Amino acid sequence: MNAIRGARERARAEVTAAIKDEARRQLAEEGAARLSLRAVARELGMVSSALYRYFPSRDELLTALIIDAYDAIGSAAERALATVDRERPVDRWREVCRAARQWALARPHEYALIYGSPVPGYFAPEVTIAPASRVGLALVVVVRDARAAGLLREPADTAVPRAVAEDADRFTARLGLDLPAPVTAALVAAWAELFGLIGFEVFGQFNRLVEAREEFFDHAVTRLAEAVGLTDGDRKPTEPPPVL
Amino acid sequence: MNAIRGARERARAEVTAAIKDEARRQLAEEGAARLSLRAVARELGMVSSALYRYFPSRDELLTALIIDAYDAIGSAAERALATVDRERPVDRWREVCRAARQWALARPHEYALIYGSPVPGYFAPEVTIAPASRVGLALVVVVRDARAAGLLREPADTAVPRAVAEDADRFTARLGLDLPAPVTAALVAAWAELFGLIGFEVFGQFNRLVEAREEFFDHAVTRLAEAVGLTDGDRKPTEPPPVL
DNA sequence: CACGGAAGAGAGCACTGCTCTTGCTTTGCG
DNA sequence: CGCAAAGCAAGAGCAGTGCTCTCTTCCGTG
Repeated sequence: MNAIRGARERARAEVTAAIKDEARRQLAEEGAARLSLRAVARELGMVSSALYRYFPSRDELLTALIIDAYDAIGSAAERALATVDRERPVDRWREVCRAARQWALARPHEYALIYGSPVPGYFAPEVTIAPASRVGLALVVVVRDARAAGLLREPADTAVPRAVAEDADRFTARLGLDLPAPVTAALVAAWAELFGLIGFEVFGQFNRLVEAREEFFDHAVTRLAEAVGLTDGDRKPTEPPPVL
Repeated sequence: MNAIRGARERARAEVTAAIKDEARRQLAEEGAARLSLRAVARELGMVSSALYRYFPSRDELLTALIIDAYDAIGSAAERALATVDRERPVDRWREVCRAARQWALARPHEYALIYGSPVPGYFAPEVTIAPASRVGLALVVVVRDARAAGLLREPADTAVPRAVAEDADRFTARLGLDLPAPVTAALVAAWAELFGLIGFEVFGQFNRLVEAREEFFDHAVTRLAEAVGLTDGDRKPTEPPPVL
């Protein structure tokens, strides 16, 4: 009976996926603002009202695409995490950053959907916050593993304001980690800053300014890694990375 | 005759301004996606077609708002620049960053318009690039003045990749400046990273993560200033800023 | 003062998201 | 095996959108 009922649900899942695929296609061509339910339905050979069996509104469709996008960039970051030995934190950090950047450059509209302005009437329903943090968590893992391997420079000098330290400790506690507050603060900042770099490149703010995009990005995120306190031990400093 | 012809043009300018004001109002309430020409016209007591005497299309209206927004945040940054003595580069840097953040937090939708996803069918007409760089230029000024005052730590150690150095030198040359390439690279990166911090806060990515927003921001941008090489000389390090 | 050009009004086109009602098909239980 | 129920698509229709075109008004200008 599960298989039979499954038949219907599978059909439903297929149509749902087809709708999302087509929507994603139109998204890539026109951008979120120009995405039209009717056009999606038309392309799929159905009538617009039929679409509402699958998505209660256009905004819900967008939300679904948003979650998918967060998951996609998140898993790209996680895959990158796995490709580099945990004993080389700076390289690993850089590779995670690169994965995020590559994903963004390949799908600027999807990137805009999740890290640009919230398109419809402001939502960000709870469902999105888990997928939204996956890239950040990948960065956390890099730092956590680095610390375990003794490759995290402890910033004895720089203190952080108390309120910031409290936030930092609350954050690490929630994750069951134990990181110095200055490191956590730098990590969160670096996370946001990473998306500043990516966003400026994707949205064209670097036009006629930065030509050597990839080199610039690699260099900048390497410095971010250093700011967090990562080090590759006594290996030759950092700069020349394995160009992928 | 100029004054007489001015009569008509002044009327025109007034209506144009009224349209932009009303559009900005609706923008603040509903967001760019929901901004409607007809609604603007309705509110102003005219018919929608009349609006086209002033703006050839909805997108052109948005472009006008974009330019205004760039100018507004730019001049906020420049004003901040003037409030701090040029002999205290770190404070000055922080104040410029704060001004940008304050502006953004007060007008999230306008901020989204310029630093979020490009709403309509991708433009960024040449006209926008000058106003768009004003905040960045304010940061450049901080660094330039710091160097003049001998308050810029020269990063002897960190080298930058050649392509990055070339971009950096081209940039400084165009501005008639003379900065070490690593500084310039760090400066451009910090500029992008600043808007990563602001964007994440405005767009809610820091929700349930960073509570002490202001302290966190101040701390992060102070570290950015250090990364660029700014120092306040032998004054007490940096942290406690004049809370504004 | 007469008039030309700018400004507004209105109708209308093609489109949008969304709702509601009407039938058809599939499904799972008695 | 048959039938009620549930799932689904279709179509018409509503209110709204951006934008165009035509017609009229009217005011600043020479």
